[in-house]
Amino acid sequence: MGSMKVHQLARGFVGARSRSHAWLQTASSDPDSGPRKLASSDEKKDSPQGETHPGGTRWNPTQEQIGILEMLYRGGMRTPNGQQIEDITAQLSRYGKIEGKNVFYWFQNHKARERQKQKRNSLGLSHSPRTPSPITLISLDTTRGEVEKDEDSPYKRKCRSWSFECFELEESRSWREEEEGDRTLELFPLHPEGR
Amino acid sequence: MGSMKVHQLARGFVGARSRSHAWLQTASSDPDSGPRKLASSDEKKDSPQGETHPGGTRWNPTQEQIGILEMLYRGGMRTPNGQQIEDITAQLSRYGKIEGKNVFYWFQNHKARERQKQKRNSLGLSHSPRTPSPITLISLDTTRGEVEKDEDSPYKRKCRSWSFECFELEESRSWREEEEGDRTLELFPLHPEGR
DNA sequence: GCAAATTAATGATTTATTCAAG
DNA sequence: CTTGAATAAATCATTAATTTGC
Repeated sequence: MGSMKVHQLARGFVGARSRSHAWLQTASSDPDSGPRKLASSDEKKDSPQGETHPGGTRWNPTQEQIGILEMLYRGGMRTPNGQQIEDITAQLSRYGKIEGKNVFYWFQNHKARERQKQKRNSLGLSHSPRTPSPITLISLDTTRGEVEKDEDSPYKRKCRSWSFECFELEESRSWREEEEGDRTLELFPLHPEGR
Repeated sequence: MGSMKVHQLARGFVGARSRSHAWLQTASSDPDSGPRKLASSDEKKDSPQGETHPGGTRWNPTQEQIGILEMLYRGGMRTPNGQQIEDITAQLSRYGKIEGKNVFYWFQNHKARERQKQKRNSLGLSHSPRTPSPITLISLDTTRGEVEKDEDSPYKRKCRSWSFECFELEESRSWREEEEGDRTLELFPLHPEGR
């Protein structure tokens, strides 16, 4: 009762003049005069399609990759953490270009869509008569029992972080790896510390 | 919508057997990773109690950090991308320990909760709820105007990636963000996050 | 006045929804 | 249509406020 919400903070911390919003220009919210797509055909790069990856828009998994991922999924992997993602990515990259986020997204999407399909099946079985029902259940593991219910895992909230770990090295990394040239980004002009 | 909520705790993350998944074993599949916090020990004795240095469980923002973040939010920043997060983190780290994910989460949460509050307000708006006239009167100059709708941005789906770049920023930022050249720096320090 | 117990905030994680490329 | 990618919503989990009992 009477939670007075003593939350106001003394925001007198910093001067923060007006010249800040420069970095605020995130999205190029320019007047979209139509559904334009990155029209700049300037070949950002030298078309790194030397391997199996396309121009570079979106990850296109190969069969080997998918196979491994599905295997992992069936094995019970649901939400790999950063390290696992890293490892998986490392392995899958042998079959084609891939990034960690692809692995992460794949698991997310696969899980969600499997569940979706399942729900759809159990709900209205009238539509698709030829429902797949393909995924045979691998009865691997007999000693452990409990493979985490491959089917559905509603909630657990285990705090298994996932990828943000990568950010940690931010503090120790010295961005100026190599020629970085002059990035005219210059965010945060608050402290002229010069990075 | 009917979320079914089944609550099941069976888990254990099947130990990917087979030499094939060997690389998958790294995970801290500690049986029942009790986040119990281990009431005792704490051999570290670090206790940087100096300012705002919690043990290391969860980020506890300082007033300065919150202030800056709120200022940014107020400035219109909604979902900073990887680069921005990096910069913000760099600056905020001057006031206390912080990681990129904290910044990311902060924006996510703040946005969501602001919207939540707003919605809640508009719901019980039948009472002429006396305009809030809240605290804080930061006179952040308003010469700007037009800051991308600070209030609410329903949807844009602009694909502004955010943090995954850290994984392998290879061809991210493709969306006409700007050049900055391609630096394929190699991350992956493989550190076993103590936690 | 202080410390345990409760409650309110809010950081962190997962799921649901949606958009867009192929 | 399928599915990778991205965001929003829901929710868990832990810390700070606040209240209560001594």
